[in-house]
Amino acid sequence: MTSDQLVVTRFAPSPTGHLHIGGARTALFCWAYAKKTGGRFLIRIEDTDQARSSEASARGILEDLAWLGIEWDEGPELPVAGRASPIGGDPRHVAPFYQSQRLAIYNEVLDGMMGRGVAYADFTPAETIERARKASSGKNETFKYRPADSEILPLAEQKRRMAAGESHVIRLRAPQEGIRVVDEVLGEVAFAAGEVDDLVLRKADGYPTYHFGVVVDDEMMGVTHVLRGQEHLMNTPRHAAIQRVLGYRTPVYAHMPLIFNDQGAKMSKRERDATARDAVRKAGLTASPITAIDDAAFTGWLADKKRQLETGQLESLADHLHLTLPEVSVEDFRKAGYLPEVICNFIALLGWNPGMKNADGTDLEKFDMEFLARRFDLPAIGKSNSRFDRKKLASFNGDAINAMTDAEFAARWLAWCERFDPATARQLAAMGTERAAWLARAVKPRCKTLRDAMKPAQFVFTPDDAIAYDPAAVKKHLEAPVVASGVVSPGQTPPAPLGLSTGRDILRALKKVLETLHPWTPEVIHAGIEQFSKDHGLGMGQVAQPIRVALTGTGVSPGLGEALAVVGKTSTLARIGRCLERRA
RNA sequence: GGCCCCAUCGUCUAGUCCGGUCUAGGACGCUAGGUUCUCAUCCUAGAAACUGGGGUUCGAAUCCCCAUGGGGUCACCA
Repeated sequence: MTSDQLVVTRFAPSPTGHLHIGGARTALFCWAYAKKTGGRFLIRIEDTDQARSSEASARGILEDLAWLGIEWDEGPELPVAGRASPIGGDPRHVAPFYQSQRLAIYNEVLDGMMGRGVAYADFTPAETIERARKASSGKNETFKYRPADSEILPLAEQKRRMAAGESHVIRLRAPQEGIRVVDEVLGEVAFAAGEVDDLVLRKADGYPTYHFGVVVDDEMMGVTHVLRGQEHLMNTPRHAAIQRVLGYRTPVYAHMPLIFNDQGAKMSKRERDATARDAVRKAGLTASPITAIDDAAFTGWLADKKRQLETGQLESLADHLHLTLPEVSVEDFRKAGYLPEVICNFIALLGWNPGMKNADGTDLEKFDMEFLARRFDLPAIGKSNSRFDRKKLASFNGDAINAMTDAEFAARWLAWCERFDPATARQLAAMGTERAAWLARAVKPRCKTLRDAMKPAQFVFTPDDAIAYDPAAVKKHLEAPVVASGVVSPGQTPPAPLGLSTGRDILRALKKVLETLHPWTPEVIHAGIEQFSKDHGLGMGQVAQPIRVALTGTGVSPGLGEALAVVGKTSTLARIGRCLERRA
């Protein structure tokens, strides 16, 4: 491998589900390395499992990558709204990018291998091998399929039986030599001779196995650097063996540490099912609470840890139980209201660290894609597995939200709602930019994700006559006697200020002041309320809390100026009026 | 079990390659204060780690060996 050669990295997902967060990190690192070296990043779809692959899944994975901002230079084309050209394409003429469309290529290579005796057709029934495998695992031995030379049919016989349509696989005649692989993150890894057995290259259905497809395609597509998860480490000698037999280059390998959940277990959909199952048990449910799942399926799922609900069913169930499922796929995180740039930042940190300090001496850990593209490097990748700390992700996301301008936040919140919460999106859109900005200012420091931006904003969208009053808040802030602010000598009963003996009295007096305020902006409102408190010898809190109860039904809300401004003058006065009338 | 990889606060990590500047720094979380009209944000402070044992060396978180622990992998899945 010469250093002036064009670097080509690839991400090669199998389209059997959603893009996993770990896969996203692999893709991100591949992308970053290509950018860093001025090379190319390509995507190949490994759809050789006919039963599990789907075009919908492939499409979803591409969309998730695009959403994250991980764009590929070569690969399947994905049109992007508002952009002239799609992502992807085939500038170096290495297509097709779907392995299912490359069968002729594999077969040609295979034919050559058989002719040279480094691959052979094997007609042994799968069950026979399976039995042998079971037997040796029973004896705690590692099963290696390695027939003696004499057991391998002559080529002509192989061809004859293949032509006759007999079911068979094609296997590698594995070279029996030790294999040494230089890994850019782990260093030199050696495997003893005999580690690689006669693995299958082409399955009985005529599709290549993963090992074979990867090796052939990486060669043909000019891939120079293979960055993948450490779960592939033991595949490396297999791939190297195939490459050796084929006379291919061996790309540079870099195996990155794995990502686990906070329990140290694999992040998987199974984890989501388990979370839902626990909640169902706690709630004491024995029958399906939602129509999307019939009772038989529900009880079966509940009883069997290994069973999984369909994604849609699981989510409906979680909604019904007001349960937040642990996110595992990019789509989950998107739905939960995490920002793509924050996700990229965070997952990059899981296994990679720029090793730089900020001006104040803290570690530099917040960075953008442009920084990654400039600073990413293989030797800085860690060797040990890490756990995915959702709390820290949430913190990063909250920081990013807080750092946005009000207008930017309003726009991104709206965009999120349009996709995941259309009802709120309509209300937000109807609000107008000025009020939306006030709302953004009110909500920004109170949410970690776009999804939970709704909580502190809920009162805004509640109709004036539907505010539900929290009895405790009413008692505390409207009915309890008011004590004058300021220093009061011990044992002395302070006089009620200007005849305002309860929060309700304060609210009534304040309403008259609010009626006169103009324009109805956060600043004017805030100043008006502050002046009112001063005039009556009250603390801000004594005035603020009664308004809060009138406005939201509770003692908790964003800052008063923003809250009243967003709700609007008419609605604010209506809410205060309704609150005063109630059991006055 | 065989093979392979890994090992610094609860978690993510800096420091390890080129031993001394490390009474081991930061971030998230946690605890305690403070600012503020509630909540949140924000600010300040604190508790919290070099897995163990042997070497090598004047000196080891850093180098070597062993043990222990964790992980991966052993398919006609990828």
